[in-house]
Amino acid sequence: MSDALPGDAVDRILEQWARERPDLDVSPMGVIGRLSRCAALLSQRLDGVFAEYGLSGWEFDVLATLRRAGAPYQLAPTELFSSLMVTSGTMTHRLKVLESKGWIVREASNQDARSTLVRLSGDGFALLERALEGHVANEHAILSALPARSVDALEKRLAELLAALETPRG
Amino acid sequence: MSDALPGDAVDRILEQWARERPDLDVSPMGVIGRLSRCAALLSQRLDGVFAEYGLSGWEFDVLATLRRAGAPYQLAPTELFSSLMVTSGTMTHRLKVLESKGWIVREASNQDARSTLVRLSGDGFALLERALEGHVANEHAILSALPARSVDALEKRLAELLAALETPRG
DNA sequence: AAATGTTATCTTGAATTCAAGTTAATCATG
DNA sequence: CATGATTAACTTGAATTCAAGATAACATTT
Repeated sequence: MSDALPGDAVDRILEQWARERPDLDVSPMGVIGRLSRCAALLSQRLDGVFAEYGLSGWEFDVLATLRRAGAPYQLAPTELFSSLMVTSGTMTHRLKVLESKGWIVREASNQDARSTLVRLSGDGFALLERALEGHVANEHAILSALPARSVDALEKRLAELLAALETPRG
Repeated sequence: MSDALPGDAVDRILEQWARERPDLDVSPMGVIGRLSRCAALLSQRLDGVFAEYGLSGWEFDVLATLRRAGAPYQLAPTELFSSLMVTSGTMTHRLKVLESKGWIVREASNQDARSTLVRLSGDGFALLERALEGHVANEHAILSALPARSVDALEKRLAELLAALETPRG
């Protein structure tokens, strides 16, 4: 009886629905609401550290995708927007900004004249390496609020859900 | 040896980091990456059903917040943008759109002349009631891909994480 | 090789959001 | 009640994103 009263923002939403629509089983809103809310709050926390390095979240994401691809840290725009789950138009804009900041360079592909490959510049690489350390430390700090066993269990369940969501149909 | 090869998008990211930066413990990226990705995919699935009712995700969110507040389905803009985690400027814009569509009406507050209360119109109420049923059915369908026990476990872990994230500091 | 279809990227215009600043009303304190 | 601080809502301008369409290069088939 020590967890009945306080609750979080999602508990209050569920209570409201129980009062207003007791005929509906809104229990899925509990999981899905908490998941969305966690994602929103997490993204705020991560952005805070990215900003310390003069980066926005999406800037870090693009640079990190190039970095982890391995030398020569080079990918085609299509590979980038596919893994980052954004449209081609969004990627065009992102690359323009990153290029103007000197963190990426572009060069024509030998394989395909339609494609201009994107490569991390020296500055971009160095900046990402620094930001990456801060980012990983931040993620460790955030998760340290939970017992390691809970984090493991959370990841297992999320992997199940992600597999279901990545499967066509459902 | 049946789960080593396939993996999901996040597994591939973790493998890349392990190859490129074996010195870093990037395990938090597993949980946090999957969480973000689940949230993005979930939001796409939910939007698909909202669209069947001519609604966008944020439109449903605002109408639902008013609906579950209970009769007379009326809240101040400040209450709305606080629970929906958006800025006041965003809410001004949202309310203008919803008003132009006839789903909300506005009236001056008796209590506070600065505040113009927002109330669901008859149309807005009826639309939300219909969309709500489709939305809840959709959420049930999505989660039915997982054993009930997994969903329960997932929610428990997410509640822990959410509590940590809602706590000031960390 | 010519025709057809596909792919990679970019362009355009609109939608959504936020940060910062504005205005007006309310509250608190002397 | 006067002053200053706070609050509620809105305005403005910029950033980010997407959908839809355009363009050019590639692939396949005849």
